Amino acid sequence: MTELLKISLPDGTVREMERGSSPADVAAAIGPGLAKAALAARVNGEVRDLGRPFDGDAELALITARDEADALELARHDFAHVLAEAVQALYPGTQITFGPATDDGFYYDVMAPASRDPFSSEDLPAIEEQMRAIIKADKPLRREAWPRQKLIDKWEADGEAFKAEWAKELPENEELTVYWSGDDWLDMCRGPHLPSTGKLDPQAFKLLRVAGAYWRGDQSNAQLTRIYGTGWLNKKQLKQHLHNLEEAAKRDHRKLGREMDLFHLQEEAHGSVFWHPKGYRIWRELEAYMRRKMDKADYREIKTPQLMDVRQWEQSGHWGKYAENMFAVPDMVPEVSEDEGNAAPTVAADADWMAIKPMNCPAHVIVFKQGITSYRDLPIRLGEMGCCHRNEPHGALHGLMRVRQFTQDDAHIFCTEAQVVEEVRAFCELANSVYQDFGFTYHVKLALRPEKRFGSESDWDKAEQELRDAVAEAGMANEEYGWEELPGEGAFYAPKLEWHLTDAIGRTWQVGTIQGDRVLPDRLDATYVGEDGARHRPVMLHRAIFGSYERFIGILIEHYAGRLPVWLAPVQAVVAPIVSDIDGYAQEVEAKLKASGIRVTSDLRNEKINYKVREHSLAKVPHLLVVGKREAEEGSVAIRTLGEKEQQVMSLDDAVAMLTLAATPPDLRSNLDTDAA
RNA sequence: GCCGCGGUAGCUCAGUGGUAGAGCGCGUCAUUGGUAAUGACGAGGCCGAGAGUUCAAUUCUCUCUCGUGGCACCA
Repeated sequence: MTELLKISLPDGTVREMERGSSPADVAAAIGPGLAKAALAARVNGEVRDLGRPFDGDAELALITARDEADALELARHDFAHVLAEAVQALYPGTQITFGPATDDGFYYDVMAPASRDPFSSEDLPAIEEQMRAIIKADKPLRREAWPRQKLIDKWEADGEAFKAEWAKELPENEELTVYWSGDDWLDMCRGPHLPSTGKLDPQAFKLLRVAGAYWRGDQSNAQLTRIYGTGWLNKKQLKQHLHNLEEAAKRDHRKLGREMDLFHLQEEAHGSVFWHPKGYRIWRELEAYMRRKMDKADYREIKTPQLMDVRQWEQSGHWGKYAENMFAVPDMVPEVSEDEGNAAPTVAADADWMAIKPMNCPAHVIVFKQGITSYRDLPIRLGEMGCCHRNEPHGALHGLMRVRQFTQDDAHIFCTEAQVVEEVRAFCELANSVYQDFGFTYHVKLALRPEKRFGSESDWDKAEQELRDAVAEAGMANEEYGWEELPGEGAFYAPKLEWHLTDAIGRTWQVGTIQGDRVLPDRLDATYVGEDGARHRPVMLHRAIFGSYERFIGILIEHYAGRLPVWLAPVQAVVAPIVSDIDGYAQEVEAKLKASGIRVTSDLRNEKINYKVREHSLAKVPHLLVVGKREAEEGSVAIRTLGEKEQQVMSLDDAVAMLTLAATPPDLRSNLDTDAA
């Protein structure tokens, strides 16, 4: 007589099942509805195939479409397999590699057969159709354990060089799992999978694009074709996602930057921004805001040279590591060719080289080193709106988000070891207050020592622990703040805390950082005199909150979809007279608002009010002040606020007061409130 | 830097082996109209750069360049 297995269910009941039975049998025993709805199973916490027999007594939770996160992950993984199967069915000789689920779908990396060109987006409709056929065929997905060698032999026999390479590197003597799709196709995979392809909704996925991707993510390897798709549980979810993509495209900062006349980019200075008056107004407001914040937090602002001798960068270690991404300039008068038409200058062989700064740190150390610093002077916080240049790989450039010239809201805090935790904690609060002012939520992450690094292990131990402690003291080392440690992600000289903002449509952006550096003070020989009269090394904290003005403005444009808060809006109000008889009054209104510091213009053009309303609404001007005969007689204005349906008619004085309040930057607002109280 | 796709009027884009088109925008004129496009007329292009094929290239080929979707990189 065989012993029965005890299977505990989430509701507390225990079912006895025969040995060899699987979650699918439990589902069937409970009822046909559940048997049909079940997609996979959580067995002792691990997601497994529905049909995989229990190993012994177990806690079981059946996964259905209502367990959305698990179900999506499974479906996307299966979509990836179906994609690979479809591609091989259509184009025999295609090599498959691997294809995981992503945040919104899946991809699979494949190598097209030598007989044809790499896949292009034109191939996608045919592949989609083939995928639907596979889903419709409802092929069972069956798990099987194979000896490693058998699998290697199979891949080699099939000409699957990538799969064979991969299998060879998996641990020897270990059984590998494969998944059959029906009886005619299989892929090596850890699983788990849905019971059959028919569990996928053929209307819930869409192939989006193809792209190049390196085998195993390494630039020196073969380049594969990555086919991207988005995959969901049902058609409604897919539609919603495609809609969200469209909405995201509408708020693209490059598009809005042009439409709102904020900035432009052009070939002659690729990767550097031409700021137009309206865009630079945003910059100036942000800069003024950040200066107030930093002044208040006892930072002292400095300005350091754009060009420094290359030897300085050799000493800091940057030249050795990043020379190819730095701009170097010969320190000489260029020899101009006799030929007037040919302006190419020649560089003398013995020219000294200067480099344009890619970062501000070494210059800040140089400022710190002037004179003799006592421990009594620490901490010293040196801030700079530092304009830096980095020669980024061309493929990396992207609008304002990744540029070759950028300005950081940079600062370096020089302090004693004993002061580090408190300084970092205070920074956490400062960063928090800034991000809140822009309506961002954020996650804090700690990037730990990378493989290639300078400095001793004990220093790294200390530096990492200090950052941990500081975040804990700030009360942010918890789930609410998405606290997480990222092994290997730190900079070569220091671990870093990273602030990842979540914007209005849920995307995340890494902006802020603080890094506890003991390497650079050492390399550049920074010291202070301690209580004991001896020289000591300060710890140097590198920190930024916006990151760079360019990128932060790009993020703000997308976050607000161009509808910037009044204090940042380049034009805060437009006065629009209805008939030209009222132009005089309109100008009076404009003058009064201007006198109160409001950024306002009058639109006196010979156009209908409808036209003006439309135009300024599209230009995302927060307040439109319409004035006609009525308003001119009453000394009032009709205010139309962007995004609101109803207009408000109020006296000119009230309008000035209202707009002045609306235009007050968030950090100055609390003062107003206190004054009023 | 690598793979794919692009570059035509200020913007969005159509088109062609015989040197070009639309809409919006811009200018002029008429119109003075109460909350998302008043009408008419007009100006505006070395069709990204260079080379090749051709009687002829914006169109076909190659190289370069910039942009773009990814990859890799991001001090």
